[in-house]
Amino acid sequence: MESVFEIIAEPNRRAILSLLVSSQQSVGEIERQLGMPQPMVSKHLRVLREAGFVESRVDAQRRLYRLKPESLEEVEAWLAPFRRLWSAHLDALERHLDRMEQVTQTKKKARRRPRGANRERDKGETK
Amino acid sequence: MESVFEIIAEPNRRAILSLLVSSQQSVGEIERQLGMPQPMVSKHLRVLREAGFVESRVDAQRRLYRLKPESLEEVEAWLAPFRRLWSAHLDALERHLDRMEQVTQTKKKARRRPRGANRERDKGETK
DNA sequence: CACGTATATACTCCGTAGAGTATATAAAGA
DNA sequence: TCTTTATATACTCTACGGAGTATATACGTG
Repeated sequence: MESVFEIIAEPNRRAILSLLVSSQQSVGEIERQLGMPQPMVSKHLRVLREAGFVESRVDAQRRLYRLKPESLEEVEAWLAPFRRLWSAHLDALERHLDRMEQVTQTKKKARRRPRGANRERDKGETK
Repeated sequence: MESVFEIIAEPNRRAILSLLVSSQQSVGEIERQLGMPQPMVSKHLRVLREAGFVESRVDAQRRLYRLKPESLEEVEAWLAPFRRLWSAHLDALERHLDRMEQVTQTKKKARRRPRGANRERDKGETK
């Protein structure tokens, strides 16, 4: 249960994480929303906690769990090299669609979006 | 071995995928670069192929494997909701650093980077 | 203090994924 | 055609993770 990737490989854990995106939740709330037996929830939460994905706050009898989003940056980082590949793919598609558009309605005031702007690719080495 | 996440949970498979980012590779090349027994490589490649992460081309006795980057878009998509969370986190950090910078060397010609530009956040609903 | 609620932990069972090894297939080359 | 190279597949072994169940702990409340 070392790596970040193994942690998020488990569907229930992903579900829990997704639940916590909106707001912090108690164990019971997670239990109900996911229809999962309580010990399961606690177990997965333990894994998530020890891996640094969540942290818990004590509120009387219950524990409120909240997300630690930084934990997912490792996944993001690993993904980066691939992203530029599929964005190239998408760019090709978009260029195609743009040409289609040009042909169809030849009179166009402005591009829907400035060419190449807003692209992950542009991020580059800022540092 | 259903989900995308289980596929990339395996370290060797991630290694293979990362290898294929630069260019297509034969089984033997992968074997050498990763120092992994050949049957392992073939096995993992099979998993990756059946999951749509790679595809193979026949070249005489060898098979050249190349990446199908679109396969990772599902991960990207799942990650999206979290990204905006940690980008908020990073923005806070950056604002802090910028203030530090202002204080330290009060005479600055230009920001190293236009405030708020180049951020995933800006992508928004283009469609 | 006794009881109900909320959560954590301990323990067993079982499936399955990955390692390892041996073998099959296929193509090239002598 | 026999051999070598390149890759795939079959099979066994084992560990480990997740489900399930039972139990412990902790805190409120009467």
